[in-house]
Amino acid sequence: MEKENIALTDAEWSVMECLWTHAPRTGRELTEELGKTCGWSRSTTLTLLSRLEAKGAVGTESDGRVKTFVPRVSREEAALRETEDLLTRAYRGSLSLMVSTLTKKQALSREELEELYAILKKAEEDGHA
Amino acid sequence: MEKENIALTDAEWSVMECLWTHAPRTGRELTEELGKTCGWSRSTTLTLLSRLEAKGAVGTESDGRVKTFVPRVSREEAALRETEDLLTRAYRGSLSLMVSTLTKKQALSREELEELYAILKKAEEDGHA
DNA sequence: TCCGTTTGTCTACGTTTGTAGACTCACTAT
DNA sequence: ATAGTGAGTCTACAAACGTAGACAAACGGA
Repeated sequence: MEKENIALTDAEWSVMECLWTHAPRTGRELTEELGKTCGWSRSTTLTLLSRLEAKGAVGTESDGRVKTFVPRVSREEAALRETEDLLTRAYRGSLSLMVSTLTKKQALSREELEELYAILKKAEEDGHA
Repeated sequence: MEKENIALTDAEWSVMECLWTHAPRTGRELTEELGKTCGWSRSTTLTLLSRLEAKGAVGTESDGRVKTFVPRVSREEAALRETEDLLTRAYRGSLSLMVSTLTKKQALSREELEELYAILKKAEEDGHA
């Protein structure tokens, strides 16, 4: 029953991206947009949508003879899923290790830094409040 | 020439993991260990090693008739590669968005927090020194 | 010298992923 | 009715992946 562990492939991310930015969309609109942005043929987009429906990542409703698609998993859920995956696989679950690896390679902008500090402060409060 | 964009698959990560923890290893040792930890047959491990060699992720040396394998990419490189990928795909490149998504779901331990603060401080210094 | 063992290479096969053509049914304007 | 169009479904197919058996050359004892 649970649609937990829904992993998305690269191509599927593109489709979801599209759905996340603008909620219920018809196949028509989706194929059009993805045709432009990804250069896909109509079939490609529709196939991906089917697969996503099968996985439970998107839901459909049929108004008359036209199907509309809605995301069933939020971007956050999907992102979190993959992130935890990566964290486990590549950093033995250590977030700080991940962050330090990133900062070692590219400097953070002042903005990012500010944001990160804010996030940590918040996490701290929520954590032991 | 460049062996830049070397993406690793799940199974390949397991092999690299093995190689990263202990440098030059013979196929023998690797198949043994991975047989235990992953339940793979000899062939599976060897096949993966070949593929990794083809990709340039591991190098080999033949002492006599026994091959020894060494990693050609560091864990950091591999991890960074995937992390940037994920960051782009799932968080539009925003590290802070990623961290906040994570902290929203699971509280960080005091330790992690300390470490993260330290990392940020360091990044700050390095950044505009 | 003959055999079992070790080590390396090839081939294989089912599944997943990316990508897309073909077919069909319904609807509409002539 | 009739042909063209829009929409949905099916089938296809190559490349990537996970997994592994088969085969051959070399090695070490009996």
